[in-house]
Amino acid sequence: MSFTTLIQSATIESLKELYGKEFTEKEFQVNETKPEFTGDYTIVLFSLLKPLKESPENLGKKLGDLLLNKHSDFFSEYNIIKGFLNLSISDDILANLLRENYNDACFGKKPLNQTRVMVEYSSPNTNKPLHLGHLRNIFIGWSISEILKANGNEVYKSSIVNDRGIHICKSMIAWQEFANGATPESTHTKGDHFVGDYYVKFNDEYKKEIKELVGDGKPEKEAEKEAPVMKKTQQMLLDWENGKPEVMELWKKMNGWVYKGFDETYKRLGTDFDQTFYESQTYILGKEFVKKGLEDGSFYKKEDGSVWIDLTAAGLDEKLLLRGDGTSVYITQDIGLVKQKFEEYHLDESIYVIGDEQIYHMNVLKEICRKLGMPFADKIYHLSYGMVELTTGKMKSREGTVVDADDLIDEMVDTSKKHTEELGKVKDFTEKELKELYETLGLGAMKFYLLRVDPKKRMIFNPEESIDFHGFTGPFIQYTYARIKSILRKVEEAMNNEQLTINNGKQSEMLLPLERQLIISLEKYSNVITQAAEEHNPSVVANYVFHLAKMFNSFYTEHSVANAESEEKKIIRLQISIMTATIIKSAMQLLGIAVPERM
RNA sequence: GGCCCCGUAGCUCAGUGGAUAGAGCAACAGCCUUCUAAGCUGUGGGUCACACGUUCGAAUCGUGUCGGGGUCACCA
Repeated sequence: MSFTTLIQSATIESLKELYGKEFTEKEFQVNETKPEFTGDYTIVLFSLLKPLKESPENLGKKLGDLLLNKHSDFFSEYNIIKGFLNLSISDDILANLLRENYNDACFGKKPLNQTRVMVEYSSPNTNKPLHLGHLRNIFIGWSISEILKANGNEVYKSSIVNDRGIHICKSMIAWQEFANGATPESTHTKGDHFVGDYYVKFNDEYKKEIKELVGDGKPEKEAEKEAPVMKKTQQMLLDWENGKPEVMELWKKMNGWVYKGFDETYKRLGTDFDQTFYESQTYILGKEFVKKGLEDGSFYKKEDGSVWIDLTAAGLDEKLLLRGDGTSVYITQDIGLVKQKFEEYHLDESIYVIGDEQIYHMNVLKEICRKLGMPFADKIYHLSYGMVELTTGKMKSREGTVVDADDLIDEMVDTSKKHTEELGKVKDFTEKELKELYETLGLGAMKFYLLRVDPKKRMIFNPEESIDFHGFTGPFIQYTYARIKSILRKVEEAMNNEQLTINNGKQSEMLLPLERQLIISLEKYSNVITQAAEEHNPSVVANYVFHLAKMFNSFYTEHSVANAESEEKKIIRLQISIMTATIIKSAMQLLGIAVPERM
């Protein structure tokens, strides 16, 4: 049980004893005490005054006395300022907590419960490589999966690949027309970039043709429709739907190139999936669903044959589910997949990591499920995240202002190399160790930069800020970890064969303020995981681990571990150091970030 | 226009009912013969967009206004 929970229940119990009234945790607040006051935790008394008909002074005194009396082992003292009852936790309790948990790699994590959750993320199109926006998506998806696991859930990571549609055909047509049989191998290009280049080529050609047609006096709208390259593309989409062998073959070949490229990037990012869905398969599921909905009257058909659902009663609009020609639209496949997911995996929650421009779309999906009487409609959670914008404005693929994922990773890794070489601390590293370190630092910086902001908020990607390795950054935390490991190595070395009995007896010296603060922060880790899981918000973990690292660095400069004032202090500080390192590693792992032993 | 999200220091962000609103970056001033200075300490910097309301107490809750964004496609 966490300190906060303990204090809450002790308070409830004491209030009952004093006044004969039952309160719940929600009726009063237990906060951390602000640094300018004495104490560790604060009970805010104001909300209790009216129901108890007491003055703050009396209530504080009575409650403080009783708490101290009944839990003399736990609390050491209290003070009352205005309506705030500040409580101090005894050194013994803190020292105990340390002794029992300092070496527990699972500290703060919950045991597995029966909750099954699927997290769908990344979900790329197969016509162009991944970009900065995908990175935010992937990092959030991975991190929330790890956080939910740490909170005791059984998690399945999935991705839906958007592998069919007009955009894919565009790349295919351009390749047919302009590639002369070139392949990623023959041009030494990463597969997803290779295919993406033909997507760009298509648009260039398309624009050129439109310009020509307009020059010949055609209205722009007509020109857009009649451009030969577009007509060919539309024909290809039809051929694809009809399963024309040459088209299918080309489609498989080009998607194969893209997947190979994606896999490389995923591997470098350290991300993976338990299940990959393909839209080319799921859209059929959706079509069957629409058929059923038509039969039971949930949907209706217009004269042109298109199928609709009326969601105006729920405050939404009429929504198209199937085109007049019977082909499916975006939402069609989602309806099919949602059912499959819940039935195959027996999910308690299905999380979709998708950009916030699709909030409306996801509301429609939920409402459709509700209307069809699907029991899982309310178990759909849209983890929406804001767009990543550049300092110069939005990313637009048409204007070439997209930040490519692979380029960005290279740049971050290069930067970490440059920084490290400038500092000159790693002269004894092998080639292999150096390479690994640069990846760890570069990716760490990038992941932390994108995860430290609340997903819901849109964020601005500032290239200079993102490669900063000081302050509120991944490398700052990695550095703190490496520093602790360095202390531990030194201490071990110095002791040689001497055995330091780290689990020795009682704490007799007073804990210093920084020591207390650190232990209390360490204790909070479990609550942090709970909060991050409940809010589906990795930035909670990022903020916590930064504050922890910051605090440790202050402690580090103030107090020596290896040359502590006494053997007892040395042991306490070693325990604090080990536990801080353990929790930094654990928390960073929840963010998908590795920590180096040395840097 | 309807609906949704956002507005906190020069910049990027925490804080979502409690005490004198906090970090990082940037600026300035200090700290390496002592466990890694990718660090630490300090200074300056705020009408929490605005107004009214609820409350013992509001950056936080409600209503309205202004500003920014998203969405309302037989696009995905």
